[in-house]
Amino acid sequence: MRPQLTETEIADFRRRLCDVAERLFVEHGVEGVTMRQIAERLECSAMTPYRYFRNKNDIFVAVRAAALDRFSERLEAARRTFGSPARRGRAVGDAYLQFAIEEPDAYRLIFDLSQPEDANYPELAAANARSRKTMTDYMEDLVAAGVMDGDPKTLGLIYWAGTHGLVNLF
Amino acid sequence: MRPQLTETEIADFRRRLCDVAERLFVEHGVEGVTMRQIAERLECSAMTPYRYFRNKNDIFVAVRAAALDRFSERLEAARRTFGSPARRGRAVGDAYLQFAIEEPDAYRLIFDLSQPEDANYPELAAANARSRKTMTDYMEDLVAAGVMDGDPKTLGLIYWAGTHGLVNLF
DNA sequence: AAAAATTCTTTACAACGTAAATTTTATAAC
DNA sequence: GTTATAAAATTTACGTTGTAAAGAATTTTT
Repeated sequence: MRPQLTETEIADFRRRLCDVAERLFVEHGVEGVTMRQIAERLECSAMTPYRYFRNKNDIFVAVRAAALDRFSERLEAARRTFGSPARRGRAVGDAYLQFAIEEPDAYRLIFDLSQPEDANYPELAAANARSRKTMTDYMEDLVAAGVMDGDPKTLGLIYWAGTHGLVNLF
Repeated sequence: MRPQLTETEIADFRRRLCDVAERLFVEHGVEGVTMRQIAERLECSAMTPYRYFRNKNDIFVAVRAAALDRFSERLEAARRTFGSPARRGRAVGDAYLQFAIEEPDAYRLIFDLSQPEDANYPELAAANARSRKTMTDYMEDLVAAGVMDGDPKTLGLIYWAGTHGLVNLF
């Protein structure tokens, strides 16, 4: 009988699909993209994606989680920078803003308010926790180094909330 | 011949429709609400709303603008409070948070990222400008009163961005 | 070569937003 | 009171959507 798809085959197709879908989502909004469009760009039938994702929303969640991971990677890379805690903290902040400016669409995809369904998607929740962690971790360095004073969690929260608010509102 | 709808008739129906629509949007998300549902609650046919709004998106925009105006009213009311500039500023801040906490759905409706189409809707742009104004105006009081120092616009911006970021992220 | 399981495609369907056609309704003219 | 009228409201109809179900194609094992 025909062999089942291997893990890597599935992973490859999913990745390809997510790439295509993200471009389309960014270009036309999630609503403005149809399964048939995605399928066309993948040169498969409209139903093939359903072999790899349960439905359209699951595709959106996967795209969002992937973008969130990219974001996290940038932050983590900045945190691996050399220099004083203050300098590294600055690097992380810069990375945040840089991402928001360079990939505003991905940023929107990530922080879009109207999708508070993370709870139902462990994948998304994990990606979220990851970015949240880096976003506040570096404050601990600053506090440990005596550059700042106070509860690192609270400080990180306030700082990042401010950054997020700025990016959102303007 | 049958008389044309008066201004007030139109305004009344629109208001009624927006009330119904907001409840539904909040409950099921904009996508999860159909024109037929709205019509059913209004006890009219599915096409009647089209006499009062161009399309579904225009309804959403109207609902959003109305929510934004309610938000503005709360801020403006807080600003009319008695007391020192500092106390009044605090009142405006409290009003902001109170609104976000009491009506999280309306808040989401207002600040939803994925709808940056204000430019095409003067009504929305105006409502936005109104809330933006109150959100920063009170900083001018504080600076004028010598409580704070710096450019009021910038200070207000930073303060509100922080608040918005907090509400969004947590 | 035949069987069988799995993938992929085709077909089909209910639900959506809304355009077009139709019916109802409230006035003005007779 | 009837009729003519035009606006409002409804009914019908259409193209698209997400996706279920049925069918065809494909690649292995026997």
